[in-house]
Amino acid sequence: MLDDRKLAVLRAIVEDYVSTNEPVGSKALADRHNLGVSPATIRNDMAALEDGGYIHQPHTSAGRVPTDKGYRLFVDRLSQVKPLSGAERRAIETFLAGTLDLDEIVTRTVRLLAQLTRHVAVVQYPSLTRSTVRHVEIVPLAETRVMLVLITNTGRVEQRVVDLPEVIADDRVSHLRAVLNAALDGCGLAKVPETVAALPERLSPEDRPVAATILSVILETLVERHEEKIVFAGAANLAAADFTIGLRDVLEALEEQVVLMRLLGETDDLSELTVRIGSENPYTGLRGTSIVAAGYGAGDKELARLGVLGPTRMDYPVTMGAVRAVARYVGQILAGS
Amino acid sequence: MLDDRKLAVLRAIVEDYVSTNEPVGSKALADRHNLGVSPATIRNDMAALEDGGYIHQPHTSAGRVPTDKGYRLFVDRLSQVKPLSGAERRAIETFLAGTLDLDEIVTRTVRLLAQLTRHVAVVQYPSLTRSTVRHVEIVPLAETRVMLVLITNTGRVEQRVVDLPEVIADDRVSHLRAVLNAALDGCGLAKVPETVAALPERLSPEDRPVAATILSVILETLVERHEEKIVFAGAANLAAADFTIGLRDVLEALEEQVVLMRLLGETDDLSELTVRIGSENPYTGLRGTSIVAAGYGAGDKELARLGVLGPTRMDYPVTMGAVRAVARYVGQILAGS
DNA sequence: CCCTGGCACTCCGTGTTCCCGAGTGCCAAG
DNA sequence: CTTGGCACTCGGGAACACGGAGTGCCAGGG
Repeated sequence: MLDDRKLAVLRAIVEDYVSTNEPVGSKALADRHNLGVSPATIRNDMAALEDGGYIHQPHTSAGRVPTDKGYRLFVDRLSQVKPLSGAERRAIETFLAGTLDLDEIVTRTVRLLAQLTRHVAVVQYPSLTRSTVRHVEIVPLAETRVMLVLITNTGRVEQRVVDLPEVIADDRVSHLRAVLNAALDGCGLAKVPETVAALPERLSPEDRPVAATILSVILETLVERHEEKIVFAGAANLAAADFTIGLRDVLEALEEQVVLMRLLGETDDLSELTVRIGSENPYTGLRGTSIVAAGYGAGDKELARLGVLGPTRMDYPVTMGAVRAVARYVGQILAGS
Repeated sequence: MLDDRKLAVLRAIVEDYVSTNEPVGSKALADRHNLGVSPATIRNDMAALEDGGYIHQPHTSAGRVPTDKGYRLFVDRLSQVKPLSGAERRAIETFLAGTLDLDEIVTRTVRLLAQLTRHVAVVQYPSLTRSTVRHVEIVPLAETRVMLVLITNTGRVEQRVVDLPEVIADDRVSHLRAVLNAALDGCGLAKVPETVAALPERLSPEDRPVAATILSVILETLVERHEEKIVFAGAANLAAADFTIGLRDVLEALEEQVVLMRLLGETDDLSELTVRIGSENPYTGLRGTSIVAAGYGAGDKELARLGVLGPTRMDYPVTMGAVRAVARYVGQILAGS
């Protein structure tokens, strides 16, 4: 049903529409791409593509516009991820150079990605659940109050203020700190609950009430509260895209951490890059937008995800190339630090 | 030149225009506000106000719209800050209740403010330079690498990875940590440089190279690098306001930390609330927007600033009330924790 | 001296009409 | 199966008219 020429026509339609943002007609296609056939033939092919649901005409006498299904076919079979130019590569390297703490890496990455793709960039902080505990610190703030600082091997630092049930002396704090570190140092976050459960036995009875409070906070912080942080940048790029309708919805979605999480997080296949096009996206208000996402991590394990969100009408090959490249570079940075 | 009735007319114009978003004419004014005079009289007053530059008509035969100068007069002399309703007060309290760490306080505050005012809310993290050092922690990561964690009395935590010039043993790390804490605990950030400068003398010569590296990072982190963090929320509210033109510029400005800093930071008078209206604002692209900002802090010293950014055509009394209230509540929270 | 009603005038915005052009679908011929 | 031709459709822009809101000004009255 869809022979090679029809696919070529679809590819041409997508490419032209992406670059001109106007419905593309048969004559323009015949002129700009050398398909070797006349406009009339292209019209027949277009009719077939429209029957298949790959393209759509806004009005009877207008050109054709790709549908979500058309973009999907284009992404899956008609395009190749476009590698970055040398200049862009260098830009990434200089942008992410130097020993940086995690906050800075994430902040710079999200800006870089926004600048590179001219879309809204979204970066998820490396997931806690896949990292290990590097250090636990307890800092007395007042007689019955301490600050708990948890440091992971990915450089992430979590701090919590804890109110204690009773007064605690400094030397007992030191002791507790030593015990905690001995038990938890290098412990994978997945194993924290069982490790923590076994701890009270090693402590003297008088320390247990305080320890119980602190331990429960540790558990809550590291395990239950792995609502992971997400940042975005480049919202101004939305205004440039002719988003007149629905912009409000998009901005709202961007400020909903939960929505963003799920957008990036729901990997639906095993490949490196996830592309979700228009209505494939489960959230109303994000119809009309596409998401290109990739996992990134130090070494081979995926720690978190990053990606961009832009109009359905985006340059997929270029965008996918940029997302993939940034994900790889960030992975290298994380592995190296 | 501007008698009481003319001022009343200006107030009425501002109020009507804010609520209707349409140029307001003499007849509508006479109908909706009981000024006790006829439309013709109001027309005369309007002519005077226009001569003074307080109002402006978009076209001949259109109603009048307040100018920036008009809003300024309104804010300074014709309006009173409107206190929050009981419901709103309770909303703030529940929203900010509980012992929270600084990140959470700031995140919740910015969302609260955005929701309350229906504008874009901007909150600056409490300034480092006005707080004191609570604790310094050094965590060995590798033979020549440590993580430095600095905790201030406002609950802020800064972490940096430091590469050392030579291998350092754990007991020397402990010693250094003890010395640092003894010297810096409770030290105001303003005094950190001199305190740090005096430190090397107290250390054994073999420790000095490592100490010098660490100290320079402390200095850099705490003092030189007080590019303070700013967060915003509620960008979706921009789309609701009929911002068609310039929205892109506004979004861009919002992502520029530096611009935001200066917007909030440049206090131009001693009063609690700073209002900057339209062109009073030094940044192109933010013409057409007004900023209402306030300082907040624990106790009486101002630690940082927060505020909202919205269309020039905003309800100043209500917005100012909300900003002031939130600033006060956050201050209380910070003082209490 | 200030307020008021009346009046002529000015435009904005809206609705209508009209036309042009791009693009299509179909058909018959190569 | 491809191609040129042809009639048809429709969206969008230009031209136009018009109603209404609002103004400025002026003369009369308290």
